[in-house]
Amino acid sequence: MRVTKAQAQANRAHIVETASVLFRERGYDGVSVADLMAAAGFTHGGFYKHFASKADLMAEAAACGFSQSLENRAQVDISEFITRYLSREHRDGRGMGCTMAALCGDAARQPEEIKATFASGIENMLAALEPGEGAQDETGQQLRAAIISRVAHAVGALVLSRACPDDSPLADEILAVCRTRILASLPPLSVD
Amino acid sequence: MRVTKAQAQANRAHIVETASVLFRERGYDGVSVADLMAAAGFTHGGFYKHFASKADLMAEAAACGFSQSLENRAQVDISEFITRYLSREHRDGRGMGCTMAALCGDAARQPEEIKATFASGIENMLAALEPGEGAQDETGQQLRAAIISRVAHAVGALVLSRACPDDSPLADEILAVCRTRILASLPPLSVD
DNA sequence: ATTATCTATAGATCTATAGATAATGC
DNA sequence: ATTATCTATAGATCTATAGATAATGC
Repeated sequence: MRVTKAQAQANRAHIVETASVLFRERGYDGVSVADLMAAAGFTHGGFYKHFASKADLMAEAAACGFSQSLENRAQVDISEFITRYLSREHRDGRGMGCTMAALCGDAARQPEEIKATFASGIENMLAALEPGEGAQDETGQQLRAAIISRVAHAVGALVLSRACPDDSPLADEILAVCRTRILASLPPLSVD
Repeated sequence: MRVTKAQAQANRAHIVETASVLFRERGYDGVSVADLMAAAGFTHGGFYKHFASKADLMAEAAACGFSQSLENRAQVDISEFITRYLSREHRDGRGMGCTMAALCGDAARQPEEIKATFASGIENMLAALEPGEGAQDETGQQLRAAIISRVAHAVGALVLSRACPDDSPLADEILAVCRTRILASLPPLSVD
């Protein structure tokens, strides 16, 4: 049953990506190694030829999630990003959504190494929300503060909305209210 | 080993309060029934004379946490509340802190019944942040929106700060920035 | 010869239950 | 007689490992 080196590496990457989705959906403790390997199409014994432990995988799976959301950076308008981030679709699709919002609660109880990965993930989000060309910047000193604030605001709205029952009016209200307020806080585009 | 009816009820309440703290510290899956009962001073078999299941306890423990933080309501100035909420002490003392921030990530993966408890908890937080007497209210329509926004902002800042490594500059920066910005967003007190 | 994967299982842990114990409360 | 708690354990599950298998890659 041996495969090529390249195939083994692809298999490993596939396990990390599968874990990235499953962890976001069910949390770290909600996914067993056997569950994960079955979802990735393998038997569970093989896991330990790829990773030293399940905790090891957690860090890789989180980093994988952050790097994927980073792909969108700068390509997407900030207003559009906020509108999508605080949409019902994003709230109801945890597996494909923001790793930070899905797992930051779990991260708080993990070892320092994993928290370091999440701190990098936060910096990635800040970079993604940096205004692009053509925006009237806030004063330099205040710019980073404004971005941090928006990220906290958006993540808070999403995690609170997800803690409400499905189809609860409060869940939708939180998303709508915070979406409106964050969009209103964005600096206007300069008119050329 | 039997105790009086009153004592049994007190024991039950003590188990719920102990669970409320331990769940906030370690998460729902991080506390076993045996762990919990030992922490409360009992053997684990007795648990099931008090609760139908561990999931049942989760709802009670969350409700207990929400009702305790509700006690502070209206007694405390909103600025003071925000300042404490976004303090290092609160961030580093999960067991005694906000149940919403500590467990909303776990709640998102729990059954509807528990999510309903968390929705009530959110409404409690909104009520706690309602401006008291003597404040220049925002227009009625906008008031609830402003409060929801502040709660999301504060919860988001706390959960992000907790996901960072201990003593990380970013963790402190998030708290400080959001504290300043939320305080600045509060309506000024009217001068008599 | 090496190694990615599989089969099988050890050892630990977790939820829940069954039955015993001993003190309450009718 | 009832019942809160304890002791002991059943049954399930989970992480991790050991050894077998079979195909790669020197």
